[in-house]
Formats: sequence, structure tokens, C-alpha cells
Amino acid sequence: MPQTLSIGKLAQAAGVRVTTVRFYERKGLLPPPPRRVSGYRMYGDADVQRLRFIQEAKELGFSLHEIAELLALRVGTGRTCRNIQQHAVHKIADVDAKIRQLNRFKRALQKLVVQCEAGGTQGACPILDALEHPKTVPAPPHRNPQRSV
Amino acid sequence: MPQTLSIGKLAQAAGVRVTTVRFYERKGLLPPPPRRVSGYRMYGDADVQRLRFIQEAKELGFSLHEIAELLALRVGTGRTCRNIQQHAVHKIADVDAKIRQLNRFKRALQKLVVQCEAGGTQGACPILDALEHPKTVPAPPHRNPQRSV
DNA sequence: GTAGACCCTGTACCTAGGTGAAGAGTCAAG
DNA sequence: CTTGACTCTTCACCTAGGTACAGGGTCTAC
Repeated sequence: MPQTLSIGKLAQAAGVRVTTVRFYERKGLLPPPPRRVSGYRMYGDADVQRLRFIQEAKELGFSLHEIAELLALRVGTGRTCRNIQQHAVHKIADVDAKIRQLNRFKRALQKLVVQCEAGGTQGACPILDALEHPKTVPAPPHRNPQRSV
Repeated sequence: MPQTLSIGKLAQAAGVRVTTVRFYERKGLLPPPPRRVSGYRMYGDADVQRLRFIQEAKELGFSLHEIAELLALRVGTGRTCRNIQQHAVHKIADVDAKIRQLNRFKRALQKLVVQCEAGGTQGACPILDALEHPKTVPAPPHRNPQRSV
């Protein structure tokens, strides 16, 4: 039995505000839901998932516009399967680039921690040093094979 | 010979606007540079690196405030090494969470591509299906401890 | 020594992503 | 059948992250 949630319950379940739900509807991130005769919006569990997805994607640096595109990756409304595939492949490349960059950040931060343990960070900006001068670390005892990505 | 770049050259080298450089200075993301007698700002290569870092971090979903924190991870200005380490460890956890989530996204997108090849995406929202349905199998044998929001 | 490109400060404005309040209708429990 | 919580729409406002003048000084090359 879907579509049994009021906007308030939906917002609570997804951890957002009621006003945000309506805002996302206006922006096309949530489809206009069916209404009761009174005009009250009615939602279902799928909308909770959708809202949670939006929150997660936002934290990963996707704009609401990009998120709307991700959510629109489906057949219908004039899109062909091939078209969708192209978009998806493109998005995968974007995601991969983000993952690679985050791994660089992570290694830089780990280096910083190690330097701290080894007696203090001297550089003008250790994060940038660690990111930009990969060889600046003074001879670790033995290299641990770095996991790819 | 450092500190030979005008603000215009710096902006060009880093791919941002001049106004953005001044904006970042006001926000504390760039240190106030030395000035000529005329008042002109003088920058060096380190500032180019710094600006590029800021751009990359932004695309990964870090706010300017968080980026400023990352750039401030160094000894001095009242910070102890232990304090820095704690911050760094915390940031590593953040980064790890982002990487995990991005990997989930990536798998979902790959699934979508495969589904497309296999003859069409039928679901109401394939991305969400791919993300959310791995565990929708009926009747979980025992309750999994619910992750805290 | 002046034209054109560049830089200064300050202030106003812009987009994205929401947030809040006003004024009115709806729902559900007692 | 009333009271309090909830919902409706509309509109104004807010923060983050910039962007664009305006009015003035500098620099460099002719």
C-alpha cells in the first residue's frame, strides 16, 4: 500500500524539512505527487529513497541539476536506451575521476599523520606538499604496496 | 625567485577570476600576499598550487570552510601536532565515506548500462533500484543493527 | 607624457540551495 | 464540534560562493 505518507512524515523519514520537499518538487527533483481531495500531497516509500539519494549525492559534490539528471536516467520521455547509456557512461567517468582525486587526498592526509608521528610537520603547507611533491617523504623503511584506487 | 606574479597572472595560471582570488583572500583561503609599494599583490607558484587545490576540493563536495581547515593543517598558530593529527584522521574518515558512496554510485551506474544492453530499463528509477535494491530480498533472516543516521 | 592594460577598494548584485512567515484550509482526537 | 497539529500557496528572506561595476591609481610602451 504505497502513497500513504504525508509530506511531514516523508520529510521526517528522510531527514529533511517539509519546505525542502516542496522546494525539490518545484525544482523537478521529486515528481509532483498525487493529492488528496483536500490538496494534501501523498507520498510513498520510493520517495523516501529518492530523498535520501539526493542528500547523499549532494554530499558528494553533485549539484541538484546533476542529481536530477541522474534520477532521469530511464527510458521514456523521448530518451532512447542508447542515449541513457551514453549519459551513464559519462557519469561513470565523472565518478571515477572523483574517486581518484579523493584517493589522492586520502594519501596526502595519511602522509600528514605519519609526518606528525615522525616528529612534526615542517612544510609551509603539508597537505599541498603531500599532494604535489609525492617524493618529499624522507625514505620510509619499506614501501607498502599501495592499493590501486 | 618567488612572488613574481601579479594577481592577473596568478588567476590565469590557476584558471580562476581575479575577483575570485581576492574573494578567497577575504575568506582566509589564501594568505594576504606581500604588496608592492603601489599596493599591487605579489604571488608565487605556491599560490597557484593552492588555488588549484581549492578548485579540486570544491568539486569533491568540500565547502570553502572545510577547505580552509584542510589548508590549515600545520603546526603553528596554536595548534599542536596531536591536534592536527586528530583533524587529519577525522578528515580521512570523511574522505573514506565519500569514496565508498561514490563506489556505490559507480556500481549502480554500471548496472544501469548493463541493463540497457540487456534490453531496456524497466524500473521506475533504475538508479535508485540499483542502489537500493541489493538488500530488498524478502525476509531478512535476522535483524541487522540499524546504522545511526 | 599619454593610451591602454592592469590593479586598488568598496559596494551592489547574482545563482544555488534552501528557510520562514502569513493567511487560510484540513484532519483527528476528545 | 472544537482545538491543536498539520497542510496549502505565495512571497520574502537567508547563506555560500562568487561576479560586476564605479571611481580611482599604476605600469609600460610608444
